[in-house]
Amino acid sequence: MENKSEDNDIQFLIENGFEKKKCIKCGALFWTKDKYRNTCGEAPCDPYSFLNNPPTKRKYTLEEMREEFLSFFESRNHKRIKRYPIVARWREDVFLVNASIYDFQPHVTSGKVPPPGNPLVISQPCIRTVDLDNVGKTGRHLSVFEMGGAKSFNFPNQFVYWKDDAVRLAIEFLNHLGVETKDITFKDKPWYGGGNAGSAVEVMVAGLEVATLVFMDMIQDPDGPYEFEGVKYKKMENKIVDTGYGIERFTWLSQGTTTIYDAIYPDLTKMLMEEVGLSKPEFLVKFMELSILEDGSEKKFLESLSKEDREVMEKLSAIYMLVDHTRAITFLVYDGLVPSNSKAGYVLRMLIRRALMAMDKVGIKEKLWDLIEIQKERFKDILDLSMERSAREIIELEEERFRDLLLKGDQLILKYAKKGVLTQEAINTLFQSNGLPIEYTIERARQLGIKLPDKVEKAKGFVNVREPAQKKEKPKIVNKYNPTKKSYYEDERKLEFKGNVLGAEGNYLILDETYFYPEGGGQPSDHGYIVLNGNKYEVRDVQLVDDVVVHILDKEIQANKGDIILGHIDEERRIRLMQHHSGTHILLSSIRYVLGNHVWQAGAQKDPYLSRLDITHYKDINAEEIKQIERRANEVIQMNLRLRKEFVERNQAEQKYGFILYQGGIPEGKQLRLVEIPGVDVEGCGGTHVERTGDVGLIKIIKIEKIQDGIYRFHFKAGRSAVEHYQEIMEKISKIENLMGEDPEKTFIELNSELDSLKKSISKGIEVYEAQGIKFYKLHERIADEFSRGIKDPLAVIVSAEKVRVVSNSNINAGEIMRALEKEGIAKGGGSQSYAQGKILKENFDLKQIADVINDNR
RNA sequence: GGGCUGGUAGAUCAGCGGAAGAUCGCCUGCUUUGCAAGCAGGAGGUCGGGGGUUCGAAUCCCCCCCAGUCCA
Repeated sequence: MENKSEDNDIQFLIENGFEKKKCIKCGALFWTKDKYRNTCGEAPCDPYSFLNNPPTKRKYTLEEMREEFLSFFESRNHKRIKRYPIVARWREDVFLVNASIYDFQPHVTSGKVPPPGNPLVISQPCIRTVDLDNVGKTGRHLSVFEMGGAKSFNFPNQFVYWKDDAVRLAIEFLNHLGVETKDITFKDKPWYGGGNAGSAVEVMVAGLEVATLVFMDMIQDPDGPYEFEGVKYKKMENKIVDTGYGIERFTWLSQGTTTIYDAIYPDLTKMLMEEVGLSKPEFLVKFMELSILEDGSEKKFLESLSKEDREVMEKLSAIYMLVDHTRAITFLVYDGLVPSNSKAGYVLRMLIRRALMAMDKVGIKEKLWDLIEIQKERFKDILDLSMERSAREIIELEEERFRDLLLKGDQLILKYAKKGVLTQEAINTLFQSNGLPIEYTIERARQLGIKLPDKVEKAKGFVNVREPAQKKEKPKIVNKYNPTKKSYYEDERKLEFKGNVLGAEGNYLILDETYFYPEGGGQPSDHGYIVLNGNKYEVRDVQLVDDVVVHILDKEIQANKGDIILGHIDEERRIRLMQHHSGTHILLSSIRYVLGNHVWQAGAQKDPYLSRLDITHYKDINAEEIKQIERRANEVIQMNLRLRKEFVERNQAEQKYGFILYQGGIPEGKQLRLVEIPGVDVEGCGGTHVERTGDVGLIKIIKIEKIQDGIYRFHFKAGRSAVEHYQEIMEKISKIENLMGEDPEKTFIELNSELDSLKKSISKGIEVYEAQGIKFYKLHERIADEFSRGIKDPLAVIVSAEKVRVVSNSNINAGEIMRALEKEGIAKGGGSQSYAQGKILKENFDLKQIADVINDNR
């Protein structure tokens, strides 16, 4: 199926004298006002013309450009929104934010949640892991970049703006910076991603793509008429303008420096280059010109350089990578990301290790934290500084871990280097199994005088795709019902109620309102029973299907609309669940209180008897910390604080509390239910909770296990279940006391000495014989092994009911004697010069036979 | 979630079917009144856990746990 994405003609451009042309070099369709232009405006079709010749009226720093962008759109009626974290905790499909629209997917783009502003403007740091390999090398790729996003969300009942205004604003912003309209080209491009699709134009100035204007108006649909990359889409009611302005690229454009890094990090780059005595070589400009051709000609150029110049380029590229990676590390670690060997944490670990290697390569003496601190100071306006303590320890710990790894690496290199040669296979193993960077292996091997093969393989990059969590299958209801009134939010103590039947399907029952809590937010459903016409039905499960609460009964029910039932909720289960749910909030806040603000909920499951809470943390939690956490949690309980539970407008709540609200994922809907323990914790949460913290009664951590690198699981009990736990332990102790007496230690010592004397009495049963000059010992198998160790005779044979052993303290070979015994069919076994053992095969044999065999084989 | 590497004395590791080893550290003694010194002796191990194969398993096979690492 061909996609035309309908007509991408933009009326505004036509009306303003733009012409649609086809690039004579790449064939792309583009818009221009310049009559003489016949190329699309993007490198390599058009080389960078802004280097040393910026088209803007002045130079901007990164901070100035960000502010210029935000305030420009603010003055055009856009609401300025604070940036989101790069760690995309609100999404189930990805780990990290790739683009500014990720902030608003999936619930805002789908229309389920209103946007925090419409139109809005944001500068969102994004990370594209596929680019990481190029950072520092190409002069233009970044580890993290700020995507300036101006968005409008057009819903069927609310039109904001569409293509024309988006293009107009882009031109106005460029004009505002001093770029002339005739120097701007717009390049047509289909667009798809994150379950949506549409059309787009890329905005080009002086060879550089500075922005992309996306017009999203399709949604994934297997039967849809449009297709991109084999995935089908259909038109949707919502039309979204999603523009992305490269803040760093605009900064670069305005400065015209040789590389983008010089534009963003002039001070840090200068500082580090001075430290290692490096200055920018003249041929760097030539290199950049070749690099943008994207045909590999810059690599040939590098090869043509002298060894010294090539080394300068390598060091320079390491410094560029370092200044850029450290910014990314700073953002991620201050977003509370914990390094790990998997998932998003792996990206952070890789960035840290690459930065450390770059530091080693150019000989920078500082600790990594020193550089992170410089970046932190610079970007503190957009960082969460409450993370400081954790951030520092995380960085220092990671540096230490990597140093340990490299130290171990030397040993491994020597081990794998058989005969002074390291094979390609060995290098691969060192990398894949031991994490030794290939570059490092090569360098160290050279220093150690080990030979190497000529070519080197490369590793693959990180994939930013999350395996969706397996969801429990929801019950399927046939008929359509009005949303059930969730009365359990109005009175969490009410356990008996009268309800009106809306319908019944098999063993599913639907009411107009209910006090039964349906499974959700990691809290299992209420159980209980309902009574209809004197018949009792057990409620086995309760599920929320869209907005309808479905009661799942133990048997089929005949009920008509308007029938009145009596509902009864199992109090014991409900109370235990409430204690555990509120207990989870208290425990999480206590863990953050003790371990630091980087701690984030990584999953939770409540249970009436034993709940668990998974959290992120970067090192093992010790016994003292566990004690402190438990103490804090129980102090919160003793404070007996009244929980505040209320529905609030979500954008206001987000502004006030930030993303800490969404520990358990982001719920849908315009209203957000906040559960707040004043001064302690606040979370968006749909679960049932106790009235006061004192109602939780008691929290006891049962155990902590590390379920992944960087993730720890707390098993804990609250309230009644915690009390039962102590009772069970006391019972066990008293059982032990019954068995061992009041002084178990004394009993244990007595038992041990009794065991010793028993062993001695057995060894008295050893019979000693001598036949033909050979000593024989007959004894019990249990002590035969130990006994044979102490034998000093030149030659002795130890016989038990099952085995025969030969001990030699002379030049007679015990192993050979055993083999001879086997030949004679007396015993089967073998051994060494001094000791041999074998299993006796013959039922009846006499010692003389053995003696004969031995004397024959002396 | 998958692949790979590893788990042996307090630490670092060797041993990879025939009675558990080295080096450092520790303890005792001697020597030496400067030393991260020398000498002699000693303590310290369910060889990660559980099954299996075998006369015999740290060693071979299977399962599990833990750590590291690469990739989802």
